[in-house]
Amino acid sequence: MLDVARTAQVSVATVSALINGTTRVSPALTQRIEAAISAIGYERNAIARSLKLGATNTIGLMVSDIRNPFFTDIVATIQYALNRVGYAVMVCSSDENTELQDMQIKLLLDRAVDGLIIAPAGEDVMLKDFLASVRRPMVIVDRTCEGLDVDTVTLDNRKAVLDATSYLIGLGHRRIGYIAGPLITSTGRDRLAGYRDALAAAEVPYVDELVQDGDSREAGGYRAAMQLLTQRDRPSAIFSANNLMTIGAMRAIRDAGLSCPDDISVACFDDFPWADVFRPHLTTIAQPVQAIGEYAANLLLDRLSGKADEAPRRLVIQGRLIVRESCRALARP
Amino acid sequence: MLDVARTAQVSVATVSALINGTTRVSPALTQRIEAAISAIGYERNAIARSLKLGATNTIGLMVSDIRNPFFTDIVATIQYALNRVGYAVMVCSSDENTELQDMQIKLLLDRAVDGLIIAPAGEDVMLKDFLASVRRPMVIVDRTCEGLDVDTVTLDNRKAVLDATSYLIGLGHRRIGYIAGPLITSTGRDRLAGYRDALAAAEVPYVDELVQDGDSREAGGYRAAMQLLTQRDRPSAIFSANNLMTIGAMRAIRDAGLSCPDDISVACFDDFPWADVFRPHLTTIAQPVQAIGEYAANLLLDRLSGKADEAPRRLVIQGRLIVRESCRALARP
DNA sequence: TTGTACGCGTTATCAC
DNA sequence: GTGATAACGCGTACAA
Repeated sequence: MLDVARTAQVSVATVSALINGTTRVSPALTQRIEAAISAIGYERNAIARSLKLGATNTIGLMVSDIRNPFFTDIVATIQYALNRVGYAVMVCSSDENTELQDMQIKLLLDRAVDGLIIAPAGEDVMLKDFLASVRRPMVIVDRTCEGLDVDTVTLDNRKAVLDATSYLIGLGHRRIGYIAGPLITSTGRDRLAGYRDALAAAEVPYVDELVQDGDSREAGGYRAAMQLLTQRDRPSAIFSANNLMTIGAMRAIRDAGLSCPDDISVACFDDFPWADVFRPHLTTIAQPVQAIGEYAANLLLDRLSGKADEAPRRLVIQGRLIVRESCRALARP
Repeated sequence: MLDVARTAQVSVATVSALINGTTRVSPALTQRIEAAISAIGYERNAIARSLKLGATNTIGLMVSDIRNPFFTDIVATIQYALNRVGYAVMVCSSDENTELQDMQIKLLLDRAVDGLIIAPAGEDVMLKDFLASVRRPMVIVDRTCEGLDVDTVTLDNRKAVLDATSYLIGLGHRRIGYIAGPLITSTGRDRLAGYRDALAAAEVPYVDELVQDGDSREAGGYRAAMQLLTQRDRPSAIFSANNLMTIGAMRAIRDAGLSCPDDISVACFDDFPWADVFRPHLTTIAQPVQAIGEYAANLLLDRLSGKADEAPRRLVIQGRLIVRESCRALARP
């Protein structure tokens, strides 16, 4: 910029004024400066600018598993919403690994991001303390982080699973297997709570062995389903608490030589972008993913534009049970 | 840092030396400085550091559609590979839109990324000229950009489709529909060329109406397949040139009341992470996605570490035809 | 081993 | 409308 100023025989202040439009610059100088800029091939140094301005116009986004279609969609939506208003997005995926997660957040913070959107992999003590010490605008999405007073966008997981389980019960099912996500996540806990709520409401006894941990990945879902399917008194229905585990569960059902919904009913959490390639079409709880992403982006944008000390806002979105063809009514004995 | 120095009664140089480990600092001062750091809650200003060092340790990654599982995987792999060595990744998705693409790349460049990895949405003239003017390390992945002399990682698309089409021909198919990706992309062109190669090699005439544009998205694949299926002399097989289009095509086949592979054989490009939820299991060309991502990351890392003026390297990876159950041999009339 | 002083490229403030 | 200059916070010669 100094070079430009020299070439155009003006001061750097004038060049800066022109570039940023802060002040009117006379046509004569404007022309000289623009000529100098293209002659030299000058490009504004964004780092110096950020140093001066104290903002990078960049936000950090950390999800627990970017390959999970749900999070892919979240990332895409947020990235798009933020780009539109001039923010760049730095993305990390913790792969459901709490240690990696801490490292990645540090990496993000170390890049001086203006704000953070986080879908926590789980609540190790570290994370909570750590995030609490971060003084930058932040919103937590999908899963909450107990005791952390920041903006959040979450689904009403408990209610959603209550609905789905009640639907299964309404169909006559009593032994309903449940493939659970990690209980270190709020989603894992809330969804399980919804399952128990439904059982309690219908006075169906809760059976420990019907709840199997699926660790939120496909392989875990497979194992959990197998566990369920090989019990002497096999459940007549299974609820799977997220999309990837469902894929594993469906595979297990096939491998066990069973057929859904003829031998066993399946309902699950999370709809798929390509739901109809699945056979049978799955009855699921759909999350309004795009809306969730937009809300998260907007909450952060609000914080970024000054609303620093308002009380945290906690948005809770309702899921929607989509009945398709993977559940069958149980003939009463 | 100045505050830390004052609190610890030392100079900023000493603090800096301790933090970066450039010089040995006496134990006494070390202790005082560390105490001061945690007392004040000091955090190094990454922007000032970048300004001084001239590097952000951040790279920009632009893909044409982050929701496409292929690119999701690319993003995840690259992000992981680069994070491991201390780089953060700024992600953009152009949504197969060349205008958006230009904007996003500008956004990335404006954040002073140290390097760029790009999967181009298409080659508008803009892009080529624009990228040529970028003086930062760069690697192009998946699709090439004609006339741009930079490192690239691509699949041998032509050969892969040649193999798949030849396989179909070997099964006795003569009327083979082809659902094409955009011809403004190198992948679109190369894959189509492979199809023609196979026909030519087997002396099967090329028929214009058997090639339908699917624009690389699901909806386009559906339309293209429908077009093919409603022709008076319906093709006995279809090759679909990417994953999303395949999903659309399978849907079209169902909607047309046809069954695969009984009524029509299907082979396609790109394997799916969850290939076995598809019915029937699809015969596809699998790309070694992770390897592609790793290669791209490594090429960039090489450039970043000084190999600035070596000749561009062009890695070409071989695809692999995975025969499953979506293709059937045609009974000779 | 430690301290001083300068430069990185901008932008904002104030004089002119 | 324009120009001089002081920060922004860090790394690093160079001097002590």
